[in-house]
Amino acid sequence: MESARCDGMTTPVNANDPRVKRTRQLLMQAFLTLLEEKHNIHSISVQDITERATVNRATFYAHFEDKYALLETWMRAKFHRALERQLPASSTLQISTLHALILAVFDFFATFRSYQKPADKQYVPLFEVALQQEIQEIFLNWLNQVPASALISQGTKETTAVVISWAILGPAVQWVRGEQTNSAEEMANQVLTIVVAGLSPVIAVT
Amino acid sequence: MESARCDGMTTPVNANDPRVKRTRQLLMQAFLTLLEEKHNIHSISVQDITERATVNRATFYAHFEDKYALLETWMRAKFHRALERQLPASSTLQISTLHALILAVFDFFATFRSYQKPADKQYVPLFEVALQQEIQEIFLNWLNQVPASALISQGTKETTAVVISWAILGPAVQWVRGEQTNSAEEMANQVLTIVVAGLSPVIAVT
DNA sequence: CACTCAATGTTAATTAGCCAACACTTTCGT
DNA sequence: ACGAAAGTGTTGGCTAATTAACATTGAGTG
Repeated sequence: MESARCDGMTTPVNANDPRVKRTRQLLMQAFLTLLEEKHNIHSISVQDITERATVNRATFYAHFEDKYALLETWMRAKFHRALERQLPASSTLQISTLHALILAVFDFFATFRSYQKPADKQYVPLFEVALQQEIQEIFLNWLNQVPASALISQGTKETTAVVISWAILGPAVQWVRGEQTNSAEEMANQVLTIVVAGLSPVIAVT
Repeated sequence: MESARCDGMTTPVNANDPRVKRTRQLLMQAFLTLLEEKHNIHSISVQDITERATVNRATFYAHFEDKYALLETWMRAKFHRALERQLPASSTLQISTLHALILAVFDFFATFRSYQKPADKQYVPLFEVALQQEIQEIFLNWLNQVPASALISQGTKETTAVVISWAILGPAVQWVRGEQTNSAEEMANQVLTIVVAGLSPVIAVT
C-alpha cells in the first residue's frame, strides 16, 4: 500500500521513482554506518547523514521531516525484516507462530537497546507507534485468514488487532527501558500466556 | 585537470555535479561486482550494469559511449590508484622510483590478465592508450621537477615522456598477451636497464 | 529462411536532486 | 554573558536522471 509518508509536502515526491528509492536507500545506509561508528543517536547530525549518503541536505528534507523521522522509518524497515525472517512467509494464527512473533519483538528491542545506552537520558520516543503498526498488520492478516465459523465473537477484527499488538509491544518497551531482570524468552512466554487468554473470547488458538 | 571525456555529447554533463560523480561511481562499482561474478567481460551487458547500479540505461549513454568506454575509464582509475599506492606521493626521477613504476605496471597487467582469460580470443583493445597516458603524465611531472642544469639535452620533455612511457607499457602488453615465461620482476629489471640507457642522452639517472 | 526475442543506441518531455541564500536556533569557548 | 561557529529548516532557479517510445542490430529457434 505504501502511503506517501514523510511529507514536508513542499514537493510530492513519487515513491516509485527509482531516484527516490535510491536516495532513501542511501540515507538509510548512511545512517546505519554512522550509528555503528558513533554509537549515539543524538550526536549524529542531518549534515553528517547527507554527506555520507552523497545527497544534498535540502534533498533530505524533501523525504523526511527531520532526523527522527528517518530513524523511525529505518527502525520500521529493520523491524519488518526481522519479523519476516522469523515468521514463515504465509503463517497462520497458531500458538507456535504467536510465540515466534512475541519472541522476535523482544529480541528486536534487546538488539537495539545498545544504540540507546550511553546515559541517554533523553529517551528517543516515537517509533513505538510505527512498530506497533507492523504487529497490528500481521494480526489483521491472520484474523482475515481465519474462517468466519471459527470466530467465536464477530467483534471487529480491527480492534482485536490493535489491542493485542499493544499487549505485545507495550511490555517489550517497558522491559527494554528497565533492567531486563527476566530474559527475552521468559518474558515472551509470560506474554504469550496472557495473549492467548485475551484472544479466547474471539478465537480458540491452538 | 579532469578533461570531460566520454562525450556522446547529446548532453554536456558537468563533471563536478555530485549527481554525476555518484552516478559514475555507481556504474563503476556495479561493473566491478559483475566482473567478479561473471569473470567474462563480454557476457556483461549494459543492461546488467545499469540494473545493478540502479541507474537508468539512458543515463549510461549520457556518460559513456558504450561498455568499453566504461571499461577504459574503470581500468584507468584502477591503474591510477595502483601506481599511487606504489610510488611515494611526491617522488622524483631516480633508479629506485623508476624500478617501482615499471614493476607496478607489470604487476597491474598480471593482475588483470585473469579477467581476460577464458578463451577470450576477441581481445579487448583500446585501454592501453589510457594507461600509457597515465605513465606519460608521471614522467612529465618528473621531468618538470628536474633542474634545467641537470638536463643534458633540452629536447622537448613531452617527446621524452611519450617515448619512455611506451617503452614501458609496450613490453608489458606484449608480455601479458604471451606466455609469461619470465616473471614480472625479471621483466621489470630488463626494461629498467634499457630505459635508463635510453634516458642517458637527456639526463643522468641515479 | 522467416521470426521471435534481447540488447543497443537515441530522443523529447517530465521529475527529482542540487545549489545558494536566507532566517533562525543551539552549542560552545573565552 | 556574549559573539562565533555549527546545525536546522525553507525557498526558487537550474541541471541531471528517468521514462517511454522508437529504429536498429544480432543470436537463436521453429
